[in-house]
Amino acid sequence: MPRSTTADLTVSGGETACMHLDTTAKFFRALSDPTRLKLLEFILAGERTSADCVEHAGISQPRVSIHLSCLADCGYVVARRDGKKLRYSVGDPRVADLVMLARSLAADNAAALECCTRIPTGENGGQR
Amino acid sequence: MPRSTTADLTVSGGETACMHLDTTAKFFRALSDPTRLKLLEFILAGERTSADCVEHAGISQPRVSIHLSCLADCGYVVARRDGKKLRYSVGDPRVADLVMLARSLAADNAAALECCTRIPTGENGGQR
DNA sequence: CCATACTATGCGTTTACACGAATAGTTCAA
DNA sequence: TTGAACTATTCGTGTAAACGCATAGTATGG
Repeated sequence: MPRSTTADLTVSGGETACMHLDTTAKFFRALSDPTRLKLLEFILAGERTSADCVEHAGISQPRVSIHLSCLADCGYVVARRDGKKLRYSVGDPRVADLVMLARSLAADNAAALECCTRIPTGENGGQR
Repeated sequence: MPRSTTADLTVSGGETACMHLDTTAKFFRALSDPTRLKLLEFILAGERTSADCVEHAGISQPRVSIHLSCLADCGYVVARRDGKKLRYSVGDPRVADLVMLARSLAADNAAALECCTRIPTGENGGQR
């Protein structure tokens, strides 16, 4: 089943397509949490230590650790050891592109997005 | 309001930043579900009716209706009435850019992504 | 090699949201 | 206007995951 157009957006490979779907969805999921997005944008602006991130995010260190690990696993950031500390930065320039693209799109649909209570609330996943 | 270049990634506007964060996170959240992503990619390949989407997604019509409404609210797709049917298509070309960018990034980190069981599972949010 | 940052992992709790099933509302043809 | 097709809403259920707190693990410096 060939479904193409729009510049090879279709994987055209049954199995591969499904894998790709889950992977990409997971990739997006990492940015669907305000806390992680906040951290990523923070790091995008310059290399940061974990302590910087904890202070910036305003949540507990263990939680930040998990978020950063997640961002690193997903390839959004890379960790570098500097003495006792870990310093995080964004390696791939496409990450900045992605975030900016999403920002501009989200901004243009801010009104509708706010009203979309249908499924994703966007609020803190759990708690408080 | 043109928000561009990596340099301007810092909003530096307290309140505005927070709003932007939640909005953008919500925007990403819409694509963090495999079903919605599948539908979006399906529609990206060409205009589709709701019935097409129901068949393609393999879930109930009510569920698809909600997903499509969500995608529409978030500005990913637009609905057009054609007789009794609604036809969905992607209006903004940036959507295709976003999806492709995410795909290439996700593909390059597929291995690590698969292993990232830390936070987002990416699996069906609930139920099976 | 030990003490001390710094970082990561459990555990329990709480909330978001994806699902199916049932049902209610719309829109068009006759 | 009535009926048929299409689309949207409501309800209940169950799992994912975000949080704080407590604690375990590591890497570095003395």
